[in-house]
Amino acid sequence: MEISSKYNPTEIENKWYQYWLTNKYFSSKPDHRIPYTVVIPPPNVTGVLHMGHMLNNTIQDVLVRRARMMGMNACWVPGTDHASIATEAKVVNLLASQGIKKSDLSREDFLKHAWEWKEKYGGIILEQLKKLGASCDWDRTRFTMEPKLSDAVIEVFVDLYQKGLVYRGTRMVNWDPQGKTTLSDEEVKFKEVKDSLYYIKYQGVDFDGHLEIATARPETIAGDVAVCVNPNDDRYKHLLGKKVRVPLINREVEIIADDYIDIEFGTGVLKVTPAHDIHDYEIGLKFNLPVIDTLNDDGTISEQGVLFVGQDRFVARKAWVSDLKEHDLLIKVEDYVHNVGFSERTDAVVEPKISTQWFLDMKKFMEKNPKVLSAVMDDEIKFYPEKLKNTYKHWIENIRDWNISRQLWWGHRIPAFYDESGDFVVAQTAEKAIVEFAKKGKSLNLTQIKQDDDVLDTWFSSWLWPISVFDGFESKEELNYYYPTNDLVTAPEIMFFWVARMIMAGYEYTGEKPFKNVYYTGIVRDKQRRKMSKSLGNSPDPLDLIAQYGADAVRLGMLLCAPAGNDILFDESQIEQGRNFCNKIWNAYRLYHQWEPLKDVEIRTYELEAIEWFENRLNRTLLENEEHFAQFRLSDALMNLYKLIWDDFCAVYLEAVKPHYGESITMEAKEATKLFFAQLMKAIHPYMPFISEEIYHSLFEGSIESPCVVSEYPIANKEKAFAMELPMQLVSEVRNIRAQKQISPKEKLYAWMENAESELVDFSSMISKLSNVEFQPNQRISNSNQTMFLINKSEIWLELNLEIDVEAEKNKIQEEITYLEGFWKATNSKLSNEKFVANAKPEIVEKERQKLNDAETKLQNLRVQLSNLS
RNA sequence: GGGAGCUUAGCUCAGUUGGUUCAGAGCAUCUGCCUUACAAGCAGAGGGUCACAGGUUCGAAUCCUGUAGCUCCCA
Repeated sequence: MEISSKYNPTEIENKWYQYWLTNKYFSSKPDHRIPYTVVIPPPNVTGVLHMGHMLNNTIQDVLVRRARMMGMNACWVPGTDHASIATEAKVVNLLASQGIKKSDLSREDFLKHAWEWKEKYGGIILEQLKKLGASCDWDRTRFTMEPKLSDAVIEVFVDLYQKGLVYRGTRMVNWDPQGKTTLSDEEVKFKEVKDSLYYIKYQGVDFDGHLEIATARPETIAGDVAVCVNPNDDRYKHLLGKKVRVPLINREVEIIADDYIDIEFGTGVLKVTPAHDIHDYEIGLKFNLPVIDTLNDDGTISEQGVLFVGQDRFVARKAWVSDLKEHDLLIKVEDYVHNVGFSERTDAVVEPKISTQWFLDMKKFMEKNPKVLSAVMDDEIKFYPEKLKNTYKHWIENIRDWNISRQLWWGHRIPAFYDESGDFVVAQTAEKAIVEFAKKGKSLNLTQIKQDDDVLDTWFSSWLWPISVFDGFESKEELNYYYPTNDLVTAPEIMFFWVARMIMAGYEYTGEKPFKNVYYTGIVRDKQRRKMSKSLGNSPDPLDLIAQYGADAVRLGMLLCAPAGNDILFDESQIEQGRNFCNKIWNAYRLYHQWEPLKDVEIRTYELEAIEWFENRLNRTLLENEEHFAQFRLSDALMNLYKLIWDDFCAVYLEAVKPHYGESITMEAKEATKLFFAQLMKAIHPYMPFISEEIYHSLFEGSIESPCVVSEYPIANKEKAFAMELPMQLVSEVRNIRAQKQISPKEKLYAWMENAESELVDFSSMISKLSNVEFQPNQRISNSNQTMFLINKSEIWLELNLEIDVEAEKNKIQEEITYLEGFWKATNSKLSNEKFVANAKPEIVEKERQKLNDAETKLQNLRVQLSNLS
């Protein structure tokens, strides 16, 4: 049957993915084998597949598929997280488009809508991962808000509360006015913003004149309760204790002094607004100042803000400025660049706000679990790349309490129950809460208590993921087998949100690390180094790419250049390279397939040599790759296989065993080729699962014991892993001479080897086949149209059917002699240096001696040739 | 403002404890080829003062110090 000269991935991919699923090759159950476990970083249910997911999941799939082929019980657990704030925003928007306001709905009704939304859209991303070829055990798909996982979250909250690690407290927190919720410190992203710095007059009350104050946020003036200077600032010492009038508001406030104030900044005077700035808040606490909150939860000015009530904070800012100007209280405006916090989910400018929230006491937690830091520092949990250990250490050592409550409905509702007086207990259920109240001497019924309205931070459920996906809070059965997991693949930006916290939960709840290795991927960027994002519109749709080039091509394109921790600069040309590689493999198969082998004909010398040669190349690559894989150098391993297949297998081996025109390959050689091809497909399978499975099956025409996906990964035979570089060096040199002298590859040339090394002699038939050169067994008869070159120490004489330019030959040889003389001199001076011989390692000195000897041999030969030519 | 890291070919990157497998790979470029699997291909070639300046050493891309530029994290 005729096979197309172009590889068509679509049909093949669907066929094999279905085949793998049907035969349950991805499913895992505990058994006698060594487990190899990976938990997926749960994508957010609102997400659709983007390039970052592609990279991340391709890497995981490579690791998992290889482990499976290495005979381990590979278990890759998929799932999604509920993404409180993002999902709630989506649902609110969807309802708004239907004319429904969240505030008109009860909590229960809203959640009903949210679950509907989740059922409809929440699984999309997992379906997309299948297109990529992800070999997850889909029967194990989990969701952070499903009942069992929710129970675990509540359990943990109650437990940590009872241990005194979770507490309720009033603090300055990050407020997202768009999401209308607090955020943890990690959810605030600082960005440099060009703003204005306004210099404003605060009139003296009990002194003449005024103070000049610089602020970027005039809309908060209504919350001013003092002005503050540095106690060492001579400009203002005489004014301490006196009063100024807050502009437009006319509140009288005192001038106080504190070391915190930077004399250099602005005018050296700070307006103190405890409700809206963390530092001001601390000064407020110190001086016992009142707190005037001038903002509503949605970022508009509150009643206490007096002016522009109900206006958005940024509108109010402009209004304040123009009013100040009108009253001649604005002195000047300067350009001002500073860092402003934005909500990681909604991108709204975050407001510092005083609020009562639930916190996890991190200092106490770390004292209880010192392994969280030491395990990483001591490489018990290994980070790839290692340099990220520093970042981790820095964060842990400066850790602050974790704000775990969110003013949202979609999520795990905080299991705290309040009575009418505001007194509260923490318990798994309302019924248990009644019991808790009873212990406090309060006899209440269910209608007299009310559960906390807030939910928990999504990461407060994700941090349990490696334990909870195995139902580890319920039974140890699967946990004992699969945990700790092997490798975690994630982005460095998730290190604090998730990686660190999983390590915390791991030690607190299992006394064990959650994983052995953490592989940090980079960020996928475009050629201009911009992060690929939907808003920039610079990201191709991964599914379109798969449709156009095939999943294998996309996977290869992503991984060809993606060292751990490095950003990858994505370019469609890389995917093209992947597609071309698929096509190369495809055509290699076509060639193999069309060979009609000769039975009962003894294998030819050039075939035998080619087989011997490739066997060594194959084993050498496999050997090198074992090291690459051990170090998570997936790109290097891939490049090695790429070159092995393209250069060694296709360009050399197949050309070498390919029969001469009109002849046929021998049965034995075709059989050897089949086995090589199968080995190659197995070796590349983790990277390119589809095409490898297709060809693997075709090679054996359905008569195979197991499909590629669960076949044995090839192991290097160390005895047959020589570099074997000399034969091809010789071939290249001949081709080069042909190119230079414009001699057609079809013209047969005659050659002699003198002082030849065995690596050339042993492969002379193969060399002969590839270079169309016939080696003469007899002694060389010197004549004028011969040219000589060296391959390592061996002399190769090539007879050409054209007059040799003797002068040019002499020059060529002279050039080489000059180079070698320089080399000899350098090496010799090294060896005659007593300090070198004394200090360098013996094997290094020996190596140098060897080099010197080799150079001498070569020089001797060349000098003889030169004199022969003269 | 505090901390960490990076700088090697036109581009993206390797370069393990200092020592000719130390100056490499892929892509791109250039030259010649529609050679009976593949032009999504074949055969060749060119290209780097290893950011800069010092130092340590018999020997430095590799270790140390400083300078410049870039990146990330934290406040």
